[in-house]
Parts: sequence; C-alpha cells; structure tokens
Amino acid sequence: MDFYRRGADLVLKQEDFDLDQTLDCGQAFRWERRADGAYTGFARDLALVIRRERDYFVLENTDEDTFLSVWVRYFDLATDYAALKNRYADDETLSAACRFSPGMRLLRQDGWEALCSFILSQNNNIPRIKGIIARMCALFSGFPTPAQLAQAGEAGLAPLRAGFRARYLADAAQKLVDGVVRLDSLETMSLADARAQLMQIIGVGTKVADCALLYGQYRTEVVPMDVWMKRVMARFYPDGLPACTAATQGIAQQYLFHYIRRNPALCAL
DNA sequence: TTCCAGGCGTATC
DNA sequence: GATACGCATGGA
Repeated sequence: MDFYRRGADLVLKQEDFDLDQTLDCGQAFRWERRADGAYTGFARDLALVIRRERDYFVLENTDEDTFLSVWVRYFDLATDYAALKNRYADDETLSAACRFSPGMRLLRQDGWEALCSFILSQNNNIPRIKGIIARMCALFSGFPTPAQLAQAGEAGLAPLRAGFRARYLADAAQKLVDGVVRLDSLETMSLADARAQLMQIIGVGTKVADCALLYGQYRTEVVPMDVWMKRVMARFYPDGLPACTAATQGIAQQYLFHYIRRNPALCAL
C-alpha cells in the first residue's frame, strides 16, 4: 500500500485489488459501476468515487485522514492477500478460484447494512437485491438507520417491493431499536453466541446470520452456506474445506463463490 | 406459462 | 433432524 495526495484526490498503489472483482462479486450491493469503469458507492454514509488509472487507483476528493480512517479498513488494505492466496495455492480448486479473481478482497462493511442486505438476499437474485436496496436508500435519502426502518414498519416499506422480506427487515429494525439484538459486540463474541443473537430476528437463519457476521463483522472464520457453496462443497470438498484456509475460510469462500457463480458448469454433475 | 433466485418459517414425520 | 411446501416479486 503506497499512497499520496494529488490535488483533491488520493492516489493509491495497491496490489491484489480489482474493482470489478471486489465490488461486483456478490458481497456488497450498493456500488455502481459507471460506463468508464469507475465505481461510486459508500462506506456507511461516506460517498466515494474510485477508479483505476494505469497502475494505480484514484480515490476522488479524498484526503489522507479519511483514507486512513475509513477506506483502508473498508477495503481491507492492511491484510496481505498475496500471502493468503499463497496459502490457498496448496489446494487445486481454491488455487484456480484465486487465479480467476486475483484482485478480490473481502470488504469490511457496516454491520447493520450487511444484516439488512442479506436479509433481503434470501430467495432472491442479485440484480433484484440491488434494486430493493437502491429504492430503500432513495426512500430514506441514504441507508436508513434502525430507528428509521422501525418507524416505517412493514407497511411503510411497501415501496421497496421487497415482498415477504419487508416483515423481516422491520423486525430486525425493531429488535435493534429495542436493544433485544445488539450488533456492537458481535465482532468479539463466540460464534455460537453471535449467531444466536442474530437469529432472534425473524427471517434470519444460519445463512443470513453467517453473512452478517462475515461481511458486517469481519468474522473470517465463518463460511456462509448458500446454494452455490453447497454445490462447491459437494463437488470439490466432501470432507470440508482444506486446512490451508485455516481461520480465513470466509475469505476462501468468497473466492470460491465468485468463481462458481461465473463458471457454474464446474459444478454440473 | 412456468421456473428460478446468496433462505426461512411452519407443519409433519 | 430430516424433508416438503409456501412465500412476494420480477426476469428469463
């Protein structure tokens, strides 16, 4: 990681980082790709335009303080992905997945946003998930707080066209407002306790809870088992993920998920 | 028209 | 604990 200020922008030299592979791989739903390849999106309420330029990235209108305090963490720039991929190279399938998207990184998203996003993901497809979240942000002039969603209630969320998931979203919001569910200690809690905490919410089962923990709390030991990962496990890992994934199985999962989504024939029997 | 989508709640065995 | 089914919505 090497960076410097250039006018109003911040220039970043960063290996193992590709915008398409990181921002359009099914982990975050609020980044939009412009025709020129730049991405516009948010970490919490902080907006960013980021683009690739030759051998570096440009973060528009970003100073060093904001970069260091927000974006280094959000893009997980302090983690050595070359070292991770080197370890994963012991496994043939994982090695192929890493070669397929060598610039993928695990985003450290806001916990509440990740929870909402993956509540909305169930029995749904990615373009529609993005659409629902876009309508939600439009309705509330930004990503809504739990209090805003709770006040809107299930009926107030009708414009989102989220279907049966509106009730789940409203329940999550209400339980956070009431303090029944707390997100602030999920990062350090035992995995069992963290899952149990989240699964008090109607519409949050093991898979959604695990996504909330991986993408919203950086619990990299968690592997969300969606239909695609179940296919990957059945086809390549009947005895479980290899030992080389160690405590970062969640990141390994993201390489595998993206690989199989873009190459579904690999799991055809 | 029918099927399917980063699942979950409920009923039933 | 395993399995079957409905669920809102919209694109293929």
